[in-house]
Amino acid sequence: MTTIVWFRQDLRVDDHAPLLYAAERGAVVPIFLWSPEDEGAWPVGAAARWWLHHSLTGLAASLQALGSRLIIRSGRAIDVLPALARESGADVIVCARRYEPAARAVEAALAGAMGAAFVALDASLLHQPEAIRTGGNGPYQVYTPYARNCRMQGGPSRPRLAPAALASPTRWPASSSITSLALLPTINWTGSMASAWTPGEIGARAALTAFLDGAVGTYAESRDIPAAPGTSRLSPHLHWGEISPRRAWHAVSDALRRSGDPTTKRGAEKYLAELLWREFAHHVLVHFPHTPAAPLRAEYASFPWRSDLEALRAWQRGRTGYPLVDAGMRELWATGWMHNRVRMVVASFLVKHLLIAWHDGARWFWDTLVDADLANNTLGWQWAAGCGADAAPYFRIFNPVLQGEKFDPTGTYVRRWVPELALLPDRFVHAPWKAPAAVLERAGVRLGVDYPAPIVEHTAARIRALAAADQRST
DNA sequence: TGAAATGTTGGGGCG
DNA sequence: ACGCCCCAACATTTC
Repeated sequence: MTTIVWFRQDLRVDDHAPLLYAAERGAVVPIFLWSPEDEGAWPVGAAARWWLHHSLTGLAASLQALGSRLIIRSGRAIDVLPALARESGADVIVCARRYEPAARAVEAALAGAMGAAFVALDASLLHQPEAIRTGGNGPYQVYTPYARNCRMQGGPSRPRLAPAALASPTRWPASSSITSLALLPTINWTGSMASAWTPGEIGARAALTAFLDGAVGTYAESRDIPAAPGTSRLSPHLHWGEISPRRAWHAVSDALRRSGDPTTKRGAEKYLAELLWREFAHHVLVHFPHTPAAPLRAEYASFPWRSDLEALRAWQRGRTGYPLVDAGMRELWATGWMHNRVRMVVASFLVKHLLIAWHDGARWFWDTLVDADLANNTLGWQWAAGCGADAAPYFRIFNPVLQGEKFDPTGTYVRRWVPELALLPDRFVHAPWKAPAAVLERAGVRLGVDYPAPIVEHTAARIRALAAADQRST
């Protein structure tokens, strides 16, 4: 019996339920389908396409090592998969479930339209969105009780190894090349991304190992310091399913159990809580599928967002005049990733200081993040804007100067990404406009020439944001 | 996983 | 010795 394994956002062979399912049945035809038409309003963004290209290359190599190969096709699933099943003599198509509205619609359509049986397995989350319910049998909208409920279910089952080998079908269907999908940008702006990342399953395991050997020990504190290598940097690997959340969960909770050091225990515990934020985001997306386009809290539907293309552009390019914000936006542009603490600050700045709609921020992140994930991106932006699940209240407005002084006290992060400010002394590096003329001159900074003056004044912007929130509630 | 404004307390300077 | 004021430090309230 021949089974098609349709790889989607689960680009690994380790702990991969569909692959194990297929290997048990007999011959396996692994396929990746490039189908931007199936993604609705959210086709894979530019930075993520770069990642995908390399991840597919890695997956093809992993499958080859198991005696198999990766078939590449493009087109809508509903058009390609049934034909491919006929072509390869497969009687079952199996995949890992996805949770985005467009992806779920594709699954629903396939379930009714296939000549072959269509099976979607749970392989990308620790807890199925439908399995976690409030006392009233509804979905959660607040993280803490959601996470408590997850923890009460007990830990996820142990991850499973990849099959030792995969049997080939009697005839292999034709395949395109990965290159023919044209995922890489035509202009080579991805050099700095290549030096920051190793996409693919091997890179994912290396990142996990490095985290366990290093940052997890101080994660509870260093995760907030953007200049430090204090985070796991697993987000793109998790998004693309190059590592299963079960694998990460068990590796970290084993480290927690083995360690006698309370700091390490706290760090590991904190990381598990972060994995549950990812679960929570998917839970919310499944139960409130309108949220990528509209606020969860209906009263925000009429929020008086400003349209200001010039300000949006300054934010995107890292030229707001607020060093921490600009450093974050430049890190994003250069590496396809931004430290989470800084994501909160830049998001708050866009929606509160500039009063630009969170959708514009979500869209920019979608195109520039290698870990762009509809569930996480939507939750994060609605959190920042105050209109989502467990959201920051309207009055919680980050002061980018204070955040810089608190979490980047020596300005290391700012100097790394905003080199024109590198020579400023620590006490002015987060607020160059406060520096005396002589200090600016010595540092080689002409405000408005080498580095922009602030595009909004903090106190005035804060008052304006509070007033706008008032207008919403009346 | 906020920041600013306002309130309270207590030590020290000083008449 | 005592009361008054100032203000830093901390706590609470407000947005």
